[in-house]
Amino acid sequence: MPEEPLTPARILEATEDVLRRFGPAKATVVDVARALGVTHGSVYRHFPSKTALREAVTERWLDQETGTLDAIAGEPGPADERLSRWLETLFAFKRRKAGRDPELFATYLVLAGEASETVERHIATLVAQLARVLADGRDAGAFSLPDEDPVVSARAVFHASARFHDPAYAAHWSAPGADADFAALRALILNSLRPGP
Amino acid sequence: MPEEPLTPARILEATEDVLRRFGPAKATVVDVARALGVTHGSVYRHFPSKTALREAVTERWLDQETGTLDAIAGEPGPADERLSRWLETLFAFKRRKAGRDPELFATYLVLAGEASETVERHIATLVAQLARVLADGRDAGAFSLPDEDPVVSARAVFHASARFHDPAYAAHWSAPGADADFAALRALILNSLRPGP
DNA sequence: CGGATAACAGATTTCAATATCTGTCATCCG
DNA sequence: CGGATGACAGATATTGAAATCTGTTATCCG
Repeated sequence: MPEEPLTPARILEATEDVLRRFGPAKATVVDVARALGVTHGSVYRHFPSKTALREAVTERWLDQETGTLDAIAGEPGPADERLSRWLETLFAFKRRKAGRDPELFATYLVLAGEASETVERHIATLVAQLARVLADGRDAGAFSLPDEDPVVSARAVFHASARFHDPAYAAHWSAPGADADFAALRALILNSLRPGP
Repeated sequence: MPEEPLTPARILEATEDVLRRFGPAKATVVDVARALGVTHGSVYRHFPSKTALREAVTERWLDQETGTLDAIAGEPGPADERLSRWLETLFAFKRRKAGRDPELFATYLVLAGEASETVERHIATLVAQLARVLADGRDAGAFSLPDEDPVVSARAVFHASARFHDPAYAAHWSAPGADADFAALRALILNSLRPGP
């Protein structure tokens, strides 16, 4: 049989499988190697450490969101609608991930907790997308920002909406009033940015 | 010697001590009884279970805040100033608790995680205080709320400010930009409530 | 008789021996 | 030689027996 060459991509795939099956506490590099039919030494040829391997998987998972959200941030059209859609989409994404397979979500929650730097980069990406929408809106007269730097307002918006994207709150996302709470918060944010008298 | 009678108050005091010394994982009812010079059976005469004992301690700890905050919510003066002060005070309280004795804070964080009902009651109290300030402000023309029910807006404000009172974010409170982030978020909230054109 | 106790069963935790894992490296193979 | 291997040391995790804890109750004491 023509053996597939061992590549980082294949290793990542196998790592995801192993994590899904065994969970973050029991998934080992030896398991990953076993799933690939090689010894764990071979895995270490492509990833310098178990930590690096897990970080790569985490990054991949986080990057699922950024593409769609970046597209929304870059669309033409009124900035307030874009912001609204962006917030809704982020919430929908997270809620779907958490609801579909809670165990896998919990697994990635643990991974994210271990990879603070990766998470920080991801957050910086999202804040940059927000800042872009806010700056667009300001330039078009749709928003009035209290600060010169749109990143300051973007951070405030990101923090204000944390309850509906931070995985720490995942348990609340399926509660009865969650949609109403989200709508109220989105209204609060959008209302804040609307230009005053 | 005139032995003090065994009261719930004395037991709570001893429980706090034991929790402070041993942490949430190792503090036992037997330890509490030992600290009081009685057997653990006597403790069970005043509290039906270890869980109930811990909940009582948790409630006590959470109630430290509510008094001061309720006073601020009830003060005379402009509602926007009251809201601003309320948010600042809540943040200051939490940050102080977390900064002074991180280990004890971590202990109470675990306790709070175990006592979801107690925490929900506490949150309901805080939201009610917020709703009061918001309703006052609306009646005085200082705020315009998007919803008839001030509790809806109060929840939104509470959720928006979660980053600066939810213990899950305690690690961020001592970071360099924390004060600036708080100021931006407070501005976002207050700006949102200001009546429009 | 109200309140504390000591003894107890079942659940939970501790601890130390044992096994597994991580990361490295000298060696082997095509 | 580039890439996989198996053996290895030190770190981490598992396991099961022993100890401790939780919650109950029959008994004791003032």
